[in-house]
Amino acid sequence: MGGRREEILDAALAIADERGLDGVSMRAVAERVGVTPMALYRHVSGKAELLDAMVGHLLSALLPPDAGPDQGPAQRWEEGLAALARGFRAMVLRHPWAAPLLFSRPAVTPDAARAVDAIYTALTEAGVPDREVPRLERLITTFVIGFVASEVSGRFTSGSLDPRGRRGRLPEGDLPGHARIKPWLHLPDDLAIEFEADLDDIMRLIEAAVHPRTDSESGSSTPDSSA
Amino acid sequence: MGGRREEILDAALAIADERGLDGVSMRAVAERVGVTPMALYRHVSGKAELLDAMVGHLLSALLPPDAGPDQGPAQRWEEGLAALARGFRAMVLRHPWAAPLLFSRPAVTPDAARAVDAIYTALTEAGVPDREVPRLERLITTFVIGFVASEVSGRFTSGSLDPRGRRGRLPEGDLPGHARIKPWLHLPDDLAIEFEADLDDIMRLIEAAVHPRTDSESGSSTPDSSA
DNA sequence: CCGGAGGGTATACGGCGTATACGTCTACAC
DNA sequence: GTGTAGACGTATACGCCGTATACCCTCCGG
Repeated sequence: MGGRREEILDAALAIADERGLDGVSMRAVAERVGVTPMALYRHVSGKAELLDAMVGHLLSALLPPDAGPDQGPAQRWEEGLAALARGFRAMVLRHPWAAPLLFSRPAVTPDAARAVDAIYTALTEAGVPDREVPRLERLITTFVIGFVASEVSGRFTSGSLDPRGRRGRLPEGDLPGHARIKPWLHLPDDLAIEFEADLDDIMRLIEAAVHPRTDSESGSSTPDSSA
Repeated sequence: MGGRREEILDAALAIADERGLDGVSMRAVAERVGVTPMALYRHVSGKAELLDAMVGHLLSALLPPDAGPDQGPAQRWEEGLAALARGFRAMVLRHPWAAPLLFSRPAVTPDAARAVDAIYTALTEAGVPDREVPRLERLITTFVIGFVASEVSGRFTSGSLDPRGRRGRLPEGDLPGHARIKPWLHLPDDLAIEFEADLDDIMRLIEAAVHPRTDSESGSSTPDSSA
C-alpha cells in the first residue's frame, strides 16, 4: 500500500524541523527516504503538493481527537476559541517553518475545515448573528495567524520599537509619537502575555458584535469631555 | 554618485510588478540594468538586501509627503488610522509580491518608523494609556498586514468557506457550524467592504481600551438571559 | 508465457545565488 | 607625464535547485 507517501511526508517534516524550510529540497527528502529524487514523483505531484501536505499534517493535530460522540455543551465559547488560538500558536512555535505557508493555502484539508467549523460554532454559540459569523472567523484567524507569523518571522523584534535599527537614523526629534511613550517601547519579555491580552480584546470585540450598536448613541468616543 | 543603486532598485521593482517575486532574480535584474549579474554586487550586498530595499521603497510611499510644518490638529484619530490602513491595503494590492516579505522584516526604514509613529500618535490622541500603545500598534498592524496578505495570497478564496475544495470531501454532516450559516458562506463580492467593517470593529476595540473595564461589571457576555 | 503496471534509477536541462579572479577606466599625487 | 589606487564591470565556475524524459526491474493476473 501507499505507506510510501507518508514516509516521504514524515521525512519532509523532519527535515523542516531540523533545518528549516529551505532545507526541504526534493533531493534532501529523497536522500532521507533512501531513494532517488525522481522516485518521489511517483507519490507526490511536485514540491508544491508536498508543502501543502506538510501544512495539512500540522493542522490535523490541532483539533482534539474527536473525543467521543457526546461531550455535553463543551466549554464556554471563549475558552473554546482561546484554546484553539493557543494551540495554533504553540504549534507554529514548534514548527516555525510553517509560518510563510499559512497565508497562501486556504484551509482545504478536512481537519482544517473542522477547525473552521469549531470557530463557527463558537461564534454562533456566543450569539453572533449568522450573517457576521464568517467575517469574524476571518478576522480572528487572520489576526492569530498574523501574530504568530510576525512572532516567528521576526517582524516584532526591535525595529518598529527602537527606531535606531541599523539604517534608520532619523533626526531623533522626528518621532513625537515614540518620544511620549518611551518607557513602554521595549518588546515585552513574554509575547504569550501579549497574545493573551490581544485574545481578550478580540473576545470583547465579538461580544460587541452580539449587541450591535444602533448607530445612535455612538457619538464618537467622547462627545467633548476629554482633557 | 551612487545613482546606480537606485537604478537597480527600480529595475527590481519593475520586474516584481511585471512578473512577480519569482521573476526577481539577480540575473534578470542585471539584464534589465544592462549589466552582468556580478556587477550588482558592487552596489548591493546580496539578494536579501535587495528585497529589503524593495519593501522599504514601497513603505516610503505610504506617508503623505510631510505636507508642511503646520497642518493643525490633523484629522480625527479614527480617520488617520483608517487612512493609513486603506493606503497600506491599496499599496499591497498594487504590488502583491510584497505580501510574503512584510512579515519577515521589521519596520526598519525611516519611513516605516514614521508610519509607526503616526499610529502611536493616533492611539495616544484617542486616549489609549501609554502602556497599551505599543501593544495596540502591533495588534492593528498585525491584522492589517495579515488581512491583505491573506487577500493577495489566496487564503481567503473559497476553501475555508466551501469545504468541498478538491481534497476535503467530508461526510457532509460533520460540519454543524457550517450548516447553520450556509446562506452566508460565500466570499463577499468586495473584500474592501469587509475590510472596512473589520477596521470599524478595531476602532471600537481601541475605544474600549480607552475606558478599561474595572473587571467587575464583566459578568461574561450576558448573565443568564440568553434564549 | 506474457504483458502491463507500479515503483525505482540515470541522465540531463535550465535556472538560481554568488565566490573568485581578472580587466579597465578615472582621478589624483608626485 | 607617470604611477597607482580605487571604483566599476566582466568571465568563469561551483554547487545547489525542481523536474522532464527515458529506461529498467519485479511482480502478478490472464
